[in-house]
Amino acid sequence: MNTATETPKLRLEPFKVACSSCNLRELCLPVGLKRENLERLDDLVASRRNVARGDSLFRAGEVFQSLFAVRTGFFKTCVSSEDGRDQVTGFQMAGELLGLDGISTDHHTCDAVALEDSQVCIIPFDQLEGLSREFSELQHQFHKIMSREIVRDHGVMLLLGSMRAEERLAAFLLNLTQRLQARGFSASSLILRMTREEIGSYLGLKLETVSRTFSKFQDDGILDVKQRHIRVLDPAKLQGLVSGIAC
Amino acid sequence: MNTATETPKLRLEPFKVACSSCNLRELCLPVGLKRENLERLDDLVASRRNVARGDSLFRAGEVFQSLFAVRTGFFKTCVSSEDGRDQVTGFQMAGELLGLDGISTDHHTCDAVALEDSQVCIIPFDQLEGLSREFSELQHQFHKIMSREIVRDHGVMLLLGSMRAEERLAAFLLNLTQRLQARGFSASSLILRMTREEIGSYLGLKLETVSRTFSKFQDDGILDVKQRHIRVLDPAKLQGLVSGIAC
DNA sequence: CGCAGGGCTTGATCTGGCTCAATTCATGCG
DNA sequence: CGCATGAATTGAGCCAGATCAAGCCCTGCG
Repeated sequence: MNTATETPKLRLEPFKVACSSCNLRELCLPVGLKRENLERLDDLVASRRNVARGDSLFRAGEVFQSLFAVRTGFFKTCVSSEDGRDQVTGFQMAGELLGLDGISTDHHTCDAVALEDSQVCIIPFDQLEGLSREFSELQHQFHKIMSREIVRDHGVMLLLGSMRAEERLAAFLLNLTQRLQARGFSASSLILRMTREEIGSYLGLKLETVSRTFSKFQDDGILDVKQRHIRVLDPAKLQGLVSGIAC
Repeated sequence: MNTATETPKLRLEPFKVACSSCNLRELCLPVGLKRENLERLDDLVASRRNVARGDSLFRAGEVFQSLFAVRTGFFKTCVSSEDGRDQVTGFQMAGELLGLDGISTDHHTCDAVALEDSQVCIIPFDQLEGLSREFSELQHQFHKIMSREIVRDHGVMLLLGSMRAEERLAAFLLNLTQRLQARGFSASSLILRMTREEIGSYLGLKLETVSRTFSKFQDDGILDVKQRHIRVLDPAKLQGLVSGIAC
């Protein structure tokens, strides 16, 4: 082995997985943290966990101890009613936090299931509270993240309470593409990680309605749909549907 | 004036409005605070604001500076979509916090409107963050309150996404009576502070459907309905509807 | 007191999305 | 490779809740 091959190996070592060197740090918990404080966060977020597609990260009823930040992969969260109906409450991608619901009762209140092989960072919650008592930037960022979840939920209520099927699907697709774009992916081409049924559950629709609405968008030249491969051909029309233009 | 009449007056003075002497403290922000820390919170929550029925406490778009705790009265919060549809996202009663949505962007994202003459305590948010860096109990209680709001929102999503009209109204009434009971009111008799239209908006139904469903519950012997005066005659049947028994 | 107006109820009709059902498509596995 | 299986599409018919419409009931105000 010569030095030429060793050099890149050495260069990679400081790039171990840590908040301070994570490419998601501008989307995740560390936003706004100063360099030295970031390193304190590195110590806290020391371990990771792999979750295979279909497995759950946590389930409703389990004791809550840690939050989780999605590093790679894709999750859904769902709540169930007493009689077994369940409702997808969200889809989470890289940089987003899972488990906030568990703080209220020290127990998780929903299931988090990986929709593809995924990896999460484990954030022990009592330590996060401790550190956020030291750094107001961390404290404030955490509060912003919780508040953002509340605002998002209110948006979903608006969708579920007052939009029609086409508007719901349009809003869903726009939201997905915007979040993917913020992560450096194309805003026009995406692969859905969830089934029609999961989309339907999230949007308060049956899977057949979701499928029919995809077909209609294809007929109208708004989308190109090939199973889970979606290409957005006319984002303006999608936006128009959400804004109630051309009702 | 004799001393006999003055005594009760003097006795009342230490009962000025303060968290430490507020009868809502076991439902509100001060839960779990030690005596001496409670007094620090008193200094922070120093001012109050009256809001007349129909007036708004804040509106979407306004700069966020403070949270508000309902002392007396009743509020609704609602979000609006670009095209003017709006959605009631919640009803707040004594001891509940308003304004959590504003943290995420430093601007309120919904309107809070008083449904009866009300009074709120003003909680300057930067000071709350400061004090919760000193007292972990306050910090943790605040986190619980935010998390509880997220859990509540998920419950509303479940309701909007998968329940039928009767189940929605039953769930709504049970939730209201439980919260009223926690505040020392009757669990069986209540006066609605909101219109059928506001209930409908919250539940994703039209006002006519809400009215018809009230009538049906009355016919079924579940409720006694006289305009806004509601008497719950058969709470078990209400609970059964929510749990999907007797579908 | 009478009357105006917002809130509520009830009836008749319509329709968007659900249900039930039949194929087709993609994928993984023996 | 062929087959099993879960996912997606598409069609036909139906129904819960929306819409449109009429009338009633409170409350407050001149």
